[in-house]
Amino acid sequence: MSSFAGRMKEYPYISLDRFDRENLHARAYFLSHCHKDHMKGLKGPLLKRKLHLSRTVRLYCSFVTKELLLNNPKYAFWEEYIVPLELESPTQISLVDEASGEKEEIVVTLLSAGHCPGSVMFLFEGCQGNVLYTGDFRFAAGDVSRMEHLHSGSRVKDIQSIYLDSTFYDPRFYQIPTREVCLSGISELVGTWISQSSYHIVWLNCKAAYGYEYLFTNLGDEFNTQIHVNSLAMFKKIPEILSYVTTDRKTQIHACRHPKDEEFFQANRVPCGCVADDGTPLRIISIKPSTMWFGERTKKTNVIIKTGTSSYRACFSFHSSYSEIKDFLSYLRPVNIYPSVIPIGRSLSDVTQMLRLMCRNPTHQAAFVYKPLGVLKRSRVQRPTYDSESDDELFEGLDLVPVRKKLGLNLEAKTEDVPEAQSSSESASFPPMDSSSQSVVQNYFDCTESNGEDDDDDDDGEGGKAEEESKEETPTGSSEAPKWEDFFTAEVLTDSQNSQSQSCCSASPSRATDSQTPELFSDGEETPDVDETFSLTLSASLSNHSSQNMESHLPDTLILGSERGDSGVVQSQTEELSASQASSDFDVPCTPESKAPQPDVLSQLYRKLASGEEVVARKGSQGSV
DNA sequence: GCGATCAGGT
DNA sequence: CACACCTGATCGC
Repeated sequence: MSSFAGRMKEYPYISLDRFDRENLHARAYFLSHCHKDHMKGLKGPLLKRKLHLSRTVRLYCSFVTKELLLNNPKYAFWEEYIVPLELESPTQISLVDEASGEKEEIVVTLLSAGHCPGSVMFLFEGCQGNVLYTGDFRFAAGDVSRMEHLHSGSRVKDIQSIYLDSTFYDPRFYQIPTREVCLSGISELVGTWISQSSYHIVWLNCKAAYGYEYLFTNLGDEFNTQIHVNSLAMFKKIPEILSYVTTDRKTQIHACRHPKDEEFFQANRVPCGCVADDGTPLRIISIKPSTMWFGERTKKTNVIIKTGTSSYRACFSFHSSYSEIKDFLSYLRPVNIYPSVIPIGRSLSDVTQMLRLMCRNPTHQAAFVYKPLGVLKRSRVQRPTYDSESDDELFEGLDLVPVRKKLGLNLEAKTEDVPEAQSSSESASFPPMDSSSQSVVQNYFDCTESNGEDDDDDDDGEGGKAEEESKEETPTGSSEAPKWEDFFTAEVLTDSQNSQSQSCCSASPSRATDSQTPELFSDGEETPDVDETFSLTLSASLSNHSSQNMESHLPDTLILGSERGDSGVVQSQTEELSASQASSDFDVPCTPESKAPQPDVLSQLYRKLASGEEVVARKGSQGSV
């Protein structure tokens, strides 16, 4: 459940998904989706009165969210104050202080969030940089790389902060089967049952929330039927859903509800009855969508679990898993990440510390977590003490996965074991050379190297780079991956490239379209040699895997590098790590005159990696490429 | 009577 | 298997 207080540090004049307390003073409101925990205060009398007195305050959301919201009479008073926005259409909004007339401009872009019908993320671009508020979201690995508005040309935009749906940002929730896998499991069960006779009925025991509709549309398509629901009212202006639901109970798939669902569950009947119109008793199974998760090394597990003679649970998640969130963050590499949800059993500081490692400069804001100050070279293996069972998350931020993807290493053979490998086909869609994960690794060690010297210089190399952006390639695949949520919003797309070039702040006109410049190439920064970077990456990642004890009874699986015969033995990894550190921490000092690696040197290295050649630097063999 | 909040449930 | 929301009790206005 969202515990986001409603406001972002960068743009405090707007409120998102919270409408009470200080948010009553906002100059504009944003609603990411129509779930109650994101609508706190939205029907409050104080807010209602403010609206009546104001000439400029509006609520911005998607068209679908507007429809779902206004379907509830309690929110009907919002009608004249809602401004629905198309997806992927940058829109300039003036934030006006009605008392003083003072004004700030901001550009907002709605990005489909895959959480429920109408759900969006908000990308804000303005004087304080680019900020992404994710709302609640479910992205699969690789999805983020296809989002045009998070790119500028072929590069990822420079994101200052992400306000993140961190519901499952915890290694316990490492994998959640993909939407497609879950759907096919449910399809199979439903098909097996309802094909037996027309009196065989399936009841989808869905909770009272938007988000299950894609189940309805997909099952409806597959079995050429409609789904029985209590009411069509909320979908009356959303034809893509409306055509799949019915209030006629004479159908084999039901998602109807009743306050006493559980009694029906026990009595083995659907809320709308237990006999057909002709008096024949119905044969009913219930399927309860619920979140299932698996550890990092858990073998593929069934997405359907039988819980009784005629009841099942089916895997279903509205939110991204830990690995999906990591994929998302390691691609965008924001400067700051703020969690909007604290997973159960965690504290805010747990999550904040874990998220720091996914930031562009993980140690920068976390001096109290790790401050080497000249201690032993292997000190990075020391863990922060915030939690015992998963203290190895110190290395979570150094996952090799995006690098592997970008390099196109063949991991097909490991698909069963490695969740990320399912998306190895995504490799082509990462922008060329916008190696954000490499940058991060680079940054991480840059920072470590300069420990004790100067910690607050990480913002250079970012601000003034817009001009040198190359526009030769656009991100691939933006059109080839339709998502289910596209169903729910009209497809009126404006020319984003043009819209984006609008300047919204005279003080810093280019800021809004800045892209991340990989630190690997940034000017005036210490740049250790490339070979070292990769060896560090591999080592850290290996260490990460070996120390993940989600399934501690399992032997170390050879998730990484098994093709090359590397074993995941803790000892050897530790040695590699310390060897790398020996180099990175002290032996190779950072010199201002060290020069950036040349592109041809890099591509040589990439070729090596792609062909499986040894590039992991062994002890004492860390020469330059 | 209404709204906010909490506990407890699915 | 931890989402999102419902109901009911209690309190304050």
